[in-house]
Amino acid sequence: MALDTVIYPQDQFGVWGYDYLIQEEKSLCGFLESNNLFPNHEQAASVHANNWDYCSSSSVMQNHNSCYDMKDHWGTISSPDDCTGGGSGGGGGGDQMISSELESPHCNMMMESHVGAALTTNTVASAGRRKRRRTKSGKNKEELENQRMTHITVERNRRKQMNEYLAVIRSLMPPSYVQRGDQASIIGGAINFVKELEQQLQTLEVQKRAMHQQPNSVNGYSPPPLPFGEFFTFPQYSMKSANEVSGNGGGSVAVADNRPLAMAEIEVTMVESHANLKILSKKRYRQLLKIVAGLQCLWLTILHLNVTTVDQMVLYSLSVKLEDGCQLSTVDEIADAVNCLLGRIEEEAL
Amino acid sequence: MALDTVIYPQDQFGVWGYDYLIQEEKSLCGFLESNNLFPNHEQAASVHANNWDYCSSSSVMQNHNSCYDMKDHWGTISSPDDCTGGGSGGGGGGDQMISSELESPHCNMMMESHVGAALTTNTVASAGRRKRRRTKSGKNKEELENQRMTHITVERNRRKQMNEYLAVIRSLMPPSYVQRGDQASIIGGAINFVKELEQQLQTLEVQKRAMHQQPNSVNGYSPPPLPFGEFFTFPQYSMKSANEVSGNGGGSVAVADNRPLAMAEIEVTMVESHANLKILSKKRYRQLLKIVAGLQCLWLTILHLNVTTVDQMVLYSLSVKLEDGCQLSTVDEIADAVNCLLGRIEEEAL
DNA sequence: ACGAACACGTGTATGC
DNA sequence: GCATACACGTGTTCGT
Repeated sequence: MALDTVIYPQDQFGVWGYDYLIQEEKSLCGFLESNNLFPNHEQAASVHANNWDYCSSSSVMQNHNSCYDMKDHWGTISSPDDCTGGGSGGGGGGDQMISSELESPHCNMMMESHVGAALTTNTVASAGRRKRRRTKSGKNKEELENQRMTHITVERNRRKQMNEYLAVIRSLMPPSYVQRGDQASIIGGAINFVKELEQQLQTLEVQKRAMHQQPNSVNGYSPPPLPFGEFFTFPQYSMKSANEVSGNGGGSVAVADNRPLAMAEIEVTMVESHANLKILSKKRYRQLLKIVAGLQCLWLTILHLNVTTVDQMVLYSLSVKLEDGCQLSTVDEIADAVNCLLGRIEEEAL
Repeated sequence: MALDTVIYPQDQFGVWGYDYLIQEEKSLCGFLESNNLFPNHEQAASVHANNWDYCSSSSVMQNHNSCYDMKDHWGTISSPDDCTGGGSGGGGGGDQMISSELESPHCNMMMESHVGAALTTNTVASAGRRKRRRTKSGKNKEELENQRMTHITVERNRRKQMNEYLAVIRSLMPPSYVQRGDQASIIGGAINFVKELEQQLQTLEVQKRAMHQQPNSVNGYSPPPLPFGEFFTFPQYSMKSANEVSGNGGGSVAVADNRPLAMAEIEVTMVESHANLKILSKKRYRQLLKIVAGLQCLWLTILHLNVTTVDQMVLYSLSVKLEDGCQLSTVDEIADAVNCLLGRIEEEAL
């Protein structure tokens, strides 16, 4: 039923996750052991099976506890009586339950424990004072019980998802990073792994740059929260002076000045017929598409392009080749052209 | 003190991990030995004060804790002593707690709720017999209470550690990977990030290699039929697919026969709503432009894009986000769409 | 009100 | 035993 169906749309890691299966296998064992207690558990298990492993493959899943919990619970639904009132008490209604125990010695059990899960339901729960609630709670009772179940299910899914992600990320790194299978260590290992990867990346880039003599555009997004701080050295256009553009969310900037307004942080460097462009602008609708098209119109062929999105800002760093028919010859001309292009994009995006 | 110190030995991120050292100085000081020595829980309570504030430095916060925190929440205060007896009930000794509650009206609160799921056993509740256990339990009671507290503390530390790791790994990636602060999404984002980093690494290495071998480009990368031979692992589409379908063990390539002609080497991987595309095709007129446009039409937003040109081949490696209206949901569907898109581009380029 | 996400204390399995 | 780690159901809190 709807309750247990999984909410998370995405999951789906398909391929990986094999190690996770191991875990489940274990639980399977547990499940089997406990079986004998429940003659009919199998159907319950099968029923729940679909919803719990939403993501496909896995099959067995979950431990026995949950299985029979559910079963019990569902079984009990038929007779919802009052017991829930006492047991579910949980949140705001905690008081009620307390009182109940005070007065009625036999109502005791609930407490117990367990109320927990579904069992509490069957425990009788005393009658006492709460009758006035009766009227209202009578309807709410199962209502409430229902939403408790959804709560449980949701929570269960959350955990499951978590584990799947962990399994995935674990499968992505070399096992040396995970020594203990512990889930904290997994993400601890992931931390190391990421750091290692970034370091390697940096190394390679430096090598390449050294090799190439000329600074290149391909640097990945860097870890610092504001990666773009040192990214520009001498931009032809800078937002610093013209903050209002981004500030007010872009009014009519069109052709206000004879001196064109900076649409973005733009820096162009050139060597022979190759140019490097760095453009930091805010996200605009279809901007990338239009930039690519616009550059092509300017007889600039894109050799290398890197797009990095951070929040509402996008950093395009690209290296282009000035084709034979290109009218532009200096960095300033190119910067002007790009700024103008961005201006048109802004206009059209309004 | 020992109780709260963090137990996890592994953390230690070696070289990089300097930041963690800050958090709890994991005193190796014999945690085990000392803890059970506690005569009574009050010390324990004081102890807990420090460890509970998980968020770094800070100190005090949550003082009310101790075992009676529950009480505080619910406002149902009562003399703490007896309630502990009841509350601890937990594990095997669940019975005790039951009895205690029966007798002492004011100790009420704890009860409930949690006791956890499994204890079905006690539900029975009958009152009678449990008191004589006293003699034995009398000693064990606080003993047991004590170790319950350590359990709680340990568990609390576990969670805390988890969160710290999550915070760390989150701080390592660009915020675009974490849209929701949700802890599942964090590690989901980490998955994407790791994949992206690896991809970039591969790209750079390939570039470097190509750069090195520039002179003899003809047979330079000829050993593999395709220049970026090792770049793809399980491509949905492959240029050599005609004969080699079986070659790449591919569960995913299964339906290769009735599948449209491969326009390029295409590999799609997916996590949540993020997909990584690798496309290796020959250069075609305006191809990049059309790819960008085409993806936008498919409700795929380009988050990261990397273009590498080698000779007459181009490698696009991009990470895209599936927007809400996107019809595509599986890697195969995306691969199909991309292949189809390339087909149209090829047509138009003729 | 309602849902989504967490923190909590507990039960329980696994390893020494 | 006892330490560790996970799953569970629940309470609570925070956006909407």
